[in-house]
Amino acid sequence: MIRLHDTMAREKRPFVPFNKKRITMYVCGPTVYGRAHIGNARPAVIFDTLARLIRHEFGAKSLVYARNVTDIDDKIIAAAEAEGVDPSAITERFERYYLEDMGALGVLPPDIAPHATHEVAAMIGMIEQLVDLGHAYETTGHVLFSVPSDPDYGVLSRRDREQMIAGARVEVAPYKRDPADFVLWKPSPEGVIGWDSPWGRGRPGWHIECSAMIKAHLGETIDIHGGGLDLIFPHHENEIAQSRSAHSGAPLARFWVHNGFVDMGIEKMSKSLGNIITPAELLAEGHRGETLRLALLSAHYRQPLPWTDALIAQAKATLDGHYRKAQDAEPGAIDSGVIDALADDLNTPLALSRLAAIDDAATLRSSAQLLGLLTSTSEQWFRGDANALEIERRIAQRTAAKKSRDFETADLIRDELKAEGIILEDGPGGTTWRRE
RNA sequence: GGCCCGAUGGCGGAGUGGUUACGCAGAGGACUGCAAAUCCUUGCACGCCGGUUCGAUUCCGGCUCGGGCCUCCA
Repeated sequence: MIRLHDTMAREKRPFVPFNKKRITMYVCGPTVYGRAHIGNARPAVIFDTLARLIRHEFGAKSLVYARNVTDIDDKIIAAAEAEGVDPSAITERFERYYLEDMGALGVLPPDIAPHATHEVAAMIGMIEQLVDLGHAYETTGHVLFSVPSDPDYGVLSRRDREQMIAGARVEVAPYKRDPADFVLWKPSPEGVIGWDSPWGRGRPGWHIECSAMIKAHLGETIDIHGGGLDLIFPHHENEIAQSRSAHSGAPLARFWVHNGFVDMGIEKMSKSLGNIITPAELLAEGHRGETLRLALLSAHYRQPLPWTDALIAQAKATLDGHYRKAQDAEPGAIDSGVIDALADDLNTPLALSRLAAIDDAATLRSSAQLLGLLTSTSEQWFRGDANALEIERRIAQRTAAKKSRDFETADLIRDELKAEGIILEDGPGGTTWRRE
């Protein structure tokens, strides 16, 4: 029995899918205009882990996991203009990077990766529906969602309209009938990417993308909708309003699952704050993706995670220990303690502590793999692509020196290798080596 | 201002009404030519003030501090 925290209810509830044979999960994916940072990687890793757990509990084919690619957006348009290229050049490049980076973190590809630019027809269809039903209106080339038309607006973020108006920090566009109304469709001037629509040439707003793609690929009501905490308002609130209004009140999701932020110092890591660090940079520094994955799983997903060098070092040391213990064992049974911890609202820190207590190598390996860890061989982890022949030649030299009790030479060779990132360990059976 | 969240040992981080996980780092020991790895041992905590209780880190109230959202944002 999996229990999940539902943001709508603000409590943990037993996760009972509507259809165990077709569990549906949608997670807001990247807007592909820049390289993903560690904060962006957190939901990818979290929901990848949740997907692994669900497949373990309900069967490998039980889950349909969709993670969208937002490839139409004003930031993309701006980036394309800045480089003087077509928006698709930007989006294709950064989607490729995104998949590379997430792959390095052991994130399996989702079952479906809908692209907004391929789904514009569905978005237009949904907007037309909303207009017909009186939930949306056209004005000056824009189509806006009418927030007052949805009496339940604000249920997810728990804010009422008075508060939203009082707290509004943005100047309200003059064409809005209500300050809270938001854009479903906006006009594209000449030279800007656009699609023909009943309201002229234009492009979709952000929120409608997800609503339309969820409907098209997963249905009107899905089991799990995930994303970062910052998406609760306005993005998910608006998705709810659109979908529910278009679907006769059917709820958009049974469970709303939101992850906390990765912090730099005490504030969140974000591109606009300029305090980001990317998996690509960390990988280039020699850290391995699995180390970063473990670091990202070391706090509960709803808690903030302070990102520090010490955290990475700790994750690396922990993985070294696990790989030593797991050796070449093939996966065996999965430890029930690990499963139980994950089943309790994806308590990864507790699961990791259970992992540390496992003595059996095969159980350790299979249990870790449920978390997307210990997926390499120990040989690969400790030695990677190092030049084994050359290293072993020098170890032989050192062994000879040791034999003649020339420890000065022996230590020199060991220090030289250390400088190259190779650690020597003398054991009863001779000298073994590994990279740092 | 509104809504929401958090405060646990050097660090990370679970959890619990009563014997306070676990990991990393540290210290001591064994082992080693010296190391490394490993094994053994070990120190260190529950923001503040009240309340409830036989007993609170855990429940309730207040306070302080920090963070998030209210604008693009994982």
